[in-house]
Amino acid sequence: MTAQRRVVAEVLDGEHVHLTADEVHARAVAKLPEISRATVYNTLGELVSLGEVLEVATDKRAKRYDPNAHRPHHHLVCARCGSIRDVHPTGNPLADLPDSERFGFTVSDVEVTYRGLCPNCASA
Amino acid sequence: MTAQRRVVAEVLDGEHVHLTADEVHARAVAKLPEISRATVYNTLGELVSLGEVLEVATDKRAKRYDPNAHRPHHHLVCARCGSIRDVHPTGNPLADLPDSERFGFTVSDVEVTYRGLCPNCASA
DNA sequence: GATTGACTTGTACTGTGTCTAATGTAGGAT
DNA sequence: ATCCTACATTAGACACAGTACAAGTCAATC
Repeated sequence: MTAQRRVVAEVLDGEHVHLTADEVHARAVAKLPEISRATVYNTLGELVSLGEVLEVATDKRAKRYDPNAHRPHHHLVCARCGSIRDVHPTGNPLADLPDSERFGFTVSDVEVTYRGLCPNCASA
Repeated sequence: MTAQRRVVAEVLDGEHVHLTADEVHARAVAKLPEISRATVYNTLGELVSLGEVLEVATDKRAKRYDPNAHRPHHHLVCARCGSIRDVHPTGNPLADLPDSERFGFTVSDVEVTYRGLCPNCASA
């Protein structure tokens, strides 16, 4: 555990969820000016393999990192401004995929992304 | 309707679904050597706004384009080799998102991506 | 004090997608 | 038929996210 990794972990533990790697880097620099982009990427990659953080690809410009890795959840994304909320739908989409639709795959995971307009963008 | 756009449409109507933009460009060049990358991107963008083609972001390296836009469906992706199948799960995930989990959003769409191993990669 | 090894850094590089300025082209107006 | 105008296309430069890698730093150990 080095100063750099601690800073990255602190940034993710903050109130801002769903940051991009560069946003994490920007906030990390505020706390530790000499930290490099490469280290942030490396550390994020390690946190992801450790299962501490989830990669989210709701938007195709940049991966986002979600520290809320321990409670399974899905995402609700505003199509206009890109804001993201964690949601917990009922039901189990895995059960909705019959064997005849699995084509021999070993299905282990499912991601659900709801899209729509957030209250702000809907009223504008 | 120009020659360039016709070629892009032909490529997408071929048997190869889920091509990336650069794959579309490569196949289009085979039919019309002077077609440029920018035109392929422009044309794909127009087809997407017309609703003729879907953008799929299963893999975060490149968008893929799915000409099967008229029958709603979701995707099953191999975590190892990246191959993609269209699937048609039962159930309606939109109904699984209670109002209390919508945070005032106007939810209009849902994407479901199943992940697992295809038969080839599972046996390897 | 020297060695080791993990961590970090800076930088160059790749891949994907977008933008722009210049050129080409089609169709209508004259 | 020629000109005009609007739009499509092109090539290439650019922007952005992410990766690779060689070299530097630092702490722990011998």
